[in-house]
Amino acid sequence: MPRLPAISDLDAHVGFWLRYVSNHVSHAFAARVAAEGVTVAEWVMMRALYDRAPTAPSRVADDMGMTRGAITKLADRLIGKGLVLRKSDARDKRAQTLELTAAGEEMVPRLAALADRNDAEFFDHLPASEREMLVKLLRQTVELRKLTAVPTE
Amino acid sequence: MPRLPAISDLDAHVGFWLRYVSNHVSHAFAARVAAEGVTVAEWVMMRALYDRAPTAPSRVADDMGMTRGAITKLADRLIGKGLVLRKSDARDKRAQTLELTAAGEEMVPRLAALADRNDAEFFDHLPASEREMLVKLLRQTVELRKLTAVPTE
DNA sequence: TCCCTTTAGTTTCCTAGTCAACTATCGAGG
DNA sequence: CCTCGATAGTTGACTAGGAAACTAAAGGGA
Repeated sequence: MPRLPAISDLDAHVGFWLRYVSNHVSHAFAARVAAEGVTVAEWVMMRALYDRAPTAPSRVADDMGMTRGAITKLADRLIGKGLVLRKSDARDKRAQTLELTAAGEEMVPRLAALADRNDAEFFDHLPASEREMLVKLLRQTVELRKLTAVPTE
Repeated sequence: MPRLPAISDLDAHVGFWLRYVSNHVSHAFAARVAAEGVTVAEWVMMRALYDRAPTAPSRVADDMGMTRGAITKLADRLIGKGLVLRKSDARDKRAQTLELTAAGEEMVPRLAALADRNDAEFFDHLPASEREMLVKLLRQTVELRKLTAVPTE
């Protein structure tokens, strides 16, 4: 007779496996983009600014699911690297916009290729139908559970 | 004719959806366990110590995919809360063990119930067959890609 | 027996977030 | 107009983790 109540195993949870795989994928991707001198969060911000008109930091914060404070600092880092430009709005002196510099624009496609390659490395082994099933189930969950504006974390 | 090269959308990647859902699940779970006064990492360590003989910190580090430095600090916090006990080995004076206190043991089943409920909240909507498919595909990826010892992150 | 390497854990420094307080500006109502 | 609440962004205090230097102890040769 066991001394302690039996409880469910960690790996009985769907969430466990999601986090497990997700962490590996993110970690591997972080290593790839590090070779280009940027972090994952920096990539996500650059991706959010690519091919868009100059965008308010608050908008970027919502898109990325991060606080405005974090966006301030993240933008500071990218500005320091010469990849992003911060302009203040002439009309509304509180407001600003962020946009990619030429160097930033030039880097994004390279990073996007790394993202493609990283995803392929992990999920190429699945036949397209299963890969689509996986994404379908996750999308379904997002819609049903009304998941929005997640922190990148 | 577009000024910039077209690149793939973020949400074209399986990894994007994994991270997206995983972050939501973890975040919701963090809120639940916070009500019991612990963090997710603290829960994972307590779970790792539950129903086990006193365990070396280095072993816990491997199990949790965290560095030993992080385990030292995490254990310090749990010891501070009276949930974990650190003992030093009499034979090998370098070595130590961690184990749950009675209070810690008593808390784990409550936290496990929260974990069960959290997972159910997110994935109950899927019929069992689809939930199993999801986990099967993730397990497959773990095995094929030899994913081990991930950081909790 | 006395190194010398290996192992266990700790500590320090650094990074990247959150949260909440703060500053500056806007704009609507009286 | 003028004030006062709302909004935009910044800042500072704090947290949790990683990396690498560090301390102490173990244990295997020569």
